[in-house]
Amino acid sequence: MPELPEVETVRRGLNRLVKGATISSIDVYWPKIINNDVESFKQRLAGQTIQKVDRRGKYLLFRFGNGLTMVSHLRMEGKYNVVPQDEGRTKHTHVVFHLTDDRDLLYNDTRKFGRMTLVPTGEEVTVAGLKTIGPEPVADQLTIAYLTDIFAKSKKMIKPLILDQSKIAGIGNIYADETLWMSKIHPMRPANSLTDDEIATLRQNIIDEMAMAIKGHGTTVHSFSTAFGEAGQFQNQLHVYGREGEPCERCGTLIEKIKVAQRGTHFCPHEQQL
DNA sequence: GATGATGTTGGTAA
DNA sequence: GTTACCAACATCAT
Repeated sequence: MPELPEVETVRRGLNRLVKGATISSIDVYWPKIINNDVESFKQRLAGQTIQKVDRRGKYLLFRFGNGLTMVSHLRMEGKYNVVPQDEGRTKHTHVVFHLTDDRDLLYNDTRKFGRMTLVPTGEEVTVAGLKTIGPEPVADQLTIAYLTDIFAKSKKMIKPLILDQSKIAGIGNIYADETLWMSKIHPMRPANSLTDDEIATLRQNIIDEMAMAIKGHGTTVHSFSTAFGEAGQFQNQLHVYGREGEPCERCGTLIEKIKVAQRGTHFCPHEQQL
């Protein structure tokens, strides 16, 4: 469940369900998910209490009482689940955090792309990906001045630029297509060709879309079971993503799907022109 | 059965 | 600094 709104939904679910819970022990079935030495990871977290879970971009930050932070990235398919002790595990359960209250916090990940890194709190910035992460897509951090500056300096296509986590935190493939459609900007437009009006529009659509998607508990594409029983609702509000061949809601032109920088890209060829 | 695509990121090479 | 390609994996659609 990757993009920012989905990660935020997971963060809220974790705070609701396991804030204050204490880890008794950890089982790791796929060691590559843990970036630390696995034995040290288990040992340092045993007996620790989850004080709260924060988020930066698409990264979850589990805060523990002993000055440790576990950075967790779900990548494509990572999911957390809270279950009664020794229940609910599947062949895709790769890490089990046993809690002292007779529940288990499960980490499930069909493709095993997700990663966890344990670092001293305050040193999250040393974790790959957090070192260079850009501003959060909220009004006071993603300023017009900032966007104007980075766009003006780049000839890159606008879609891969807004997907670049070091430029803006949290946008993924779905919301990149959605916000560009809302802003009537072709995904292959060079960033430095955007007008001031287009920049302002795109910025506002990014900020609004993220907030709206969080309200809808994120987008569930591969449907199935979402952690915490919070199946995302936002897939019902997508305008172009997954709508290849369907009429554009604004002009009726059929939505096209192309490849841009190796990613599937949906857009309206009538309203989003180069 | 084979092929290609999938909500991501990081490393490498040109 | 860029871009392109690949790798990490499993599942689903064609």
